[in-house]
Amino acid sequence: MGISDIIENYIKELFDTEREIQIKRNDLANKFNCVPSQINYVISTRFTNENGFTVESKRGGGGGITIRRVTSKCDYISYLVNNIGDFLKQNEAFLYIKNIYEYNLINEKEANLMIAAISDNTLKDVINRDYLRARIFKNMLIKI
Amino acid sequence: MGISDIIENYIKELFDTEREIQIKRNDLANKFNCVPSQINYVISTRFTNENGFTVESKRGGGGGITIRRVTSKCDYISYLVNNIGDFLKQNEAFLYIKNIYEYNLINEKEANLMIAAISDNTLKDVINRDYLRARIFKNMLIKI
DNA sequence: TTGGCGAAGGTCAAAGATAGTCAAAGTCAA
DNA sequence: TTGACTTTGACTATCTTTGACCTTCGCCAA
Repeated sequence: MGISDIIENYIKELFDTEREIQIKRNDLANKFNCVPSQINYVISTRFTNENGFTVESKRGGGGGITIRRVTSKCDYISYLVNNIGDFLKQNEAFLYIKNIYEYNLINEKEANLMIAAISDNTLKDVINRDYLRARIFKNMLIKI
Repeated sequence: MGISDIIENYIKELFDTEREIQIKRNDLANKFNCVPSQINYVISTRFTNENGFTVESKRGGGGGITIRRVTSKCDYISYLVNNIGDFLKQNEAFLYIKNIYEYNLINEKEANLMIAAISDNTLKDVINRDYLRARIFKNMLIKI
């Protein structure tokens, strides 16, 4: 097993507990005592779209590499529509919105619109707030 | 996440409740323990016109930096936010959405999201439906 | 009026921090 | 021996942080 496989396994293990992970190219290279571009190699051969991953990176200070595991995107929406029950708490909803934003199913503005529509703040004083939130949210999801 | 991102988030939070905010360059630099020009950097990379902001500043005593979330020159959105009362009927709302869509302030998907969020169908059985619709709608408008 | 001063904010380039590319060299199994 | 896969490193690109120096504004004293 070469170093690429070892690094691959290491990264895959990070996914045991997370759906999205962040790495620093140089830190990893350091940890495995290899050149930084080895990390690029591992990513570009093992964490491809076909394998169900998306990769984003940013250079410069505070930069890094983000790898996300994606299942089927559209499936996620259907899954949500079908599995969100009659009641939905704000935190849960925000998490879902974050997810579909990260899956690139909506952009930032759309995410903000959704948040605005269903936030506790907007729905304050409403009787059955979580009930209404579930309904608004699901109706919006259908339109994505 | 670098200091620029942190500052960006901080400023963005100020927009949670406002469409226009004011900052003092030195105060911010102080708060985040960075050089003042860092603030210029954040503003010029994150609060650009392309991202939907306009920036104005004034030097000298009593000066400061004003950032506005902007959509188009005509401030139809602000007008709506300020002039929609406490109650809003579906037909009225749909008309406004149609308008802001035609003004190119939102795209079709966004329009559909908004419609989904506030339609009679979504809000059926809700007590004070028009009241709630006004609130949801205004909260969404702020985010455009 | 006018000149000086302090309080803002602006500019720019250098240094620092990450990541990306590509091609040469190495490895290994068939 | 050959071809696919891997390892390396020199060079490049991009983003961030920092600091020295510059401009503008309001105000006040002469």
